[in-house]
Parts: sequence; C-alpha cells; structure tokens
Amino acid sequence: MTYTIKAVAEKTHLSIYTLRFYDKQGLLPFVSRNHAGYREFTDADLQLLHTITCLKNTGMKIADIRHYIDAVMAGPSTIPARQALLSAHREAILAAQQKIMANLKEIDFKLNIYNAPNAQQVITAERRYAKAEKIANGLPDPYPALT
Amino acid sequence: MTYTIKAVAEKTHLSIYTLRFYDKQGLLPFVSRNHAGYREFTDADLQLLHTITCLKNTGMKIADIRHYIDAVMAGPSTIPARQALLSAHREAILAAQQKIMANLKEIDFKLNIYNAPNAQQVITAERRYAKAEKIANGLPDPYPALT
DNA sequence: GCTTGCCCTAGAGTATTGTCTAGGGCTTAT
DNA sequence: ATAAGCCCTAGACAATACTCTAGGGCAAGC
Repeated sequence: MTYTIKAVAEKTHLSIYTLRFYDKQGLLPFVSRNHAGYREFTDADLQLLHTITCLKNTGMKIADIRHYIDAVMAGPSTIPARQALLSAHREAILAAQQKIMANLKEIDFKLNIYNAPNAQQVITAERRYAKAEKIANGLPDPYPALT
Repeated sequence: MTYTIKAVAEKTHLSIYTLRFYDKQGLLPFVSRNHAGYREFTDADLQLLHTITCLKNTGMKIADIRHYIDAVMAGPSTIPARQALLSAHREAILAAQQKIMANLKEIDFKLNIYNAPNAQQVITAERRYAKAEKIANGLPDPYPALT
C-alpha cells in the first residue's frame, strides 16, 4: 500500500508544496516515482518523513537534515555518523531550551510588575526616570505627554 | 552618561546593523538623537532594549515586539494590554517548549537505537524492509547497494 | 586643513523556508 | 473523447530578519 502526495500532506499536516520543496532540497531521496512520474510514499517513507519533521520541529536546518538523510541512505556503515549528528542536535536543543527558559524568567519578572497592585505607580516612576535621564543628558524626550 | 551605537552593540552582542534595523522597524522609538543626528542610548534605553532581546530570543516576531513597545510608549494606561501581550507570549513559549520536548523524545528514541549494541542489525533489517516494500509495490528501489 | 574613525540614511543583497503560478500530463468517469 | 481531479516541473513571489554598500557628515588629533 502506498500514499499519494496529497494523502501524505493530510497525514503529516505539511502542505503538498512543502513536501515537494523538501524533495527538491534533497530530503526525500527515498521516495520512489511510479511509471507516470508521480511520487508514491511507502510506510517506511512515512517513518523517515516523520524523523525529518522531528528534526525540523526542533530547529534543525534543512541543509543539516539533508546530511542526516544522506547518511541514512548510505547504509549502516554511517551509524556512528548519524549518532554523532543526532547527539549534537540533542545538545543544541537542550542549550536552546535553557536559553529560552532564562529569557522567559525575565519576561516573567516584567509580568510580575504588571500584575502587582502597584503596577501603575512603578511604571509611572520608571517612565519619569527615563524622561529625566533624557533631559539630564541634553537629549530630546521621546516619550509623549500622558493624556 | 550615554552610549554610542557601537558601545551598545558590544554590550548586547547585537550588530550595529541589527540595532539600526530594529530602529528602522520601529522597535527603538525611545532612543534619542544628539545634535549631529547620532543615536545616544541611555541606561533606561538599555533596559528596554534588553526586554526587546528577551522577546526576540523567545521567538517573538519583530512586528509583535513593536506592538509591545508601542504600548510602552503610550504610557501606564496600556498596562493591561502589555500584561495580556506578555501573558499570551508566555503561553506561546511554553507550548513551543512542550512541542520541542515531544519531538526530542522521538529523536532520543532514534538515538537509543543507534546506541544499542545491536544497532547494526536493527538498521540493516529496517533497510531491508524498506527495500522490500518498494519492490512489493512495484516501485524502483532508491536505496543503493551496500559496498 | 587633512586623515581617521566614528556616525548617518537609503537601498540593495542574502539566507531560509516556504507558497504559488503557468504550462502540461495521467486517470477515471461520463 | 472529454471533463474533473489529481500529478508533475520550473521558476517566480513572499515573508522574515538581517547584512552590507554607497555616499556623505561630524569630531579629534597631527
């Protein structure tokens, strides 16, 4: 049993355009064509495509996914290379997560200010300070007067 | 005390190009110019720029950051709007994190296969299955013969 | 006064990742 | 045999976020 590109698009929530784009980028060398030149996806193809979307969803670039797929196509001798690729990507994901969480903490800090009962006063004081700093440095004040 | 664009670039690890680009995109309406038309950054400006980079680092688009900055410039009356913006962004970040962790789990699953002592056999069996599936469906086999 | 080293703007160019259009072919049902 | 509904490719277009170039101004030291 095989799947047309349309069926695959529906299953994966990728657009037909995206699937063809991925193929053009060399991500789908394992997808065969039938006698009419149409792509026919097998179940094993869907497995590989699933791996591709996992890599994409975790921020791997298409060029790097292609390297992984190239290794897959080359056969079992590239298992160490694939392992290295995925391990490095794993670390990159975790590092990115850490960075995002650190930034989120700062956003939460701002949110806490906005949520505090004295938010109005704190924000107003900040604004006054920023205005005063401009004046003190002989700069035009970019903050509009409050209505 | 104020900072030149070069000093700010060094402090923030953003390029001068990026800072000017952000200004062009309306992200830095609070940065004043001196008599020569040069940007002069105050400490309060750096604080706001820091917030901007937090939002950017967590995946907020420039257009959305601009909305937040617009609210900041409009004064304390927009505190509820800012709070809503940041809360929504906070949820978006957490949802994205969840998605990434789910995908990472699948990558880890693949890694475990590669790391297993019988990786060679498992991968070879998968490949044989994929080849057989192509043949069974009357499709050309895209997998090269192993050398 | 002239060089050096910053600063400016406008706008062109680049990288990435799609998305869509034009032109055309296969397959199935009528 | 023709219309409908898929499929194909090549290539144009688009959104995002920079990055750089050209051309020019200001400021400080020789």
